[in-house]
Amino acid sequence: MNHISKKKPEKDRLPTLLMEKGVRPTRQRLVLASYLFNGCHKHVTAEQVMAAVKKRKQTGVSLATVYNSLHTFTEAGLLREIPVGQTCSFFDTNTSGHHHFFDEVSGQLCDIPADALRVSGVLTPPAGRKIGSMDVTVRLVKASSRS
Amino acid sequence: MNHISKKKPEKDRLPTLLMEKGVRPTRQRLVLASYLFNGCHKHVTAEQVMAAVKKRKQTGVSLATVYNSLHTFTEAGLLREIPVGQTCSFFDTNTSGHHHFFDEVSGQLCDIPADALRVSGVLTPPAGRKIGSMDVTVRLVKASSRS
DNA sequence: GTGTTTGCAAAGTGTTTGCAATTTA
DNA sequence: TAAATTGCAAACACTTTGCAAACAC
Repeated sequence: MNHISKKKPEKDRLPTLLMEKGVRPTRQRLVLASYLFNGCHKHVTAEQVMAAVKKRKQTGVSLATVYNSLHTFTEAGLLREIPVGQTCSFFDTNTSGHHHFFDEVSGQLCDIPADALRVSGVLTPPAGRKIGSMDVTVRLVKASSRS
Repeated sequence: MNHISKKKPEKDRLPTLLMEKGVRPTRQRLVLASYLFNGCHKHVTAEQVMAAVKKRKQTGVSLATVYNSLHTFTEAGLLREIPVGQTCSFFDTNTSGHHHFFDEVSGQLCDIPADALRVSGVLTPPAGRKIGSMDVTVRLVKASSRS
């Protein structure tokens, strides 16, 4: 059989993805990457990642490593951290510019379609600073409650 | 002397302010209100409020009461809570719609002039939900560091 | 008086860290 | 083999809570 394929076999996709970003593809990081970067964008917290890993019976990844890896991936540009208040950190596998609804009832984050919201203006950061990121988070509450 | 004045004496301003919002003007809440609602808008954390109260030698307000009161004031519409990540909660004495720079270097929050940033679009919240609030937070980093 | 608020200290939550053992290049 | 990474448990920072005493109306 022709096992020298010109295309990367699927099994090499994730190690390659990490290496391209300068992230050493350790076993634990590959377990996390296989959940995070499976083609379906998601918003996750560290706890959710931990739970997902456990559900797939892929053991041997500690919570500390989940936190470390989420930050490593974020620094490498593979994830985007979404600030949602002091409850917990969300990480978004879609790193391109878009904004979010944060549903305070369910604790879930979901995308606002890019064309539904436009932010415009000319921002001048204070001296010695530059804009690191801009996030628009629209908080959702129960429809019955008063504003 | 005509001590029945038609205008509220200054000393009654804060008790009245709280009572109008249905917040019982206890001694501790008045101490906090005298710092928060002195006419100069500010962004504060619970620790900062605690420190300010101590500096004015107005003792007898515990940290737990600061937290309780900040939330009470927020529910009453006297403050606005600004979500800035999981570091700590900021409260803004300016409750009208405006947005913020969050300086990650100094940990300070500062206003973005209302006319410097325009958010437009037609947002349709998911079923059973309505928009509670919208926040734009622009994170500032050191000018030298890469994006 | 009666229900609300306070203060303390203890518990809680989400996250980070120190360091020896392990793994990767 | 040298440097990076992991896992555990302890440490952490910020916040909330339980409950008796104090207070506001």
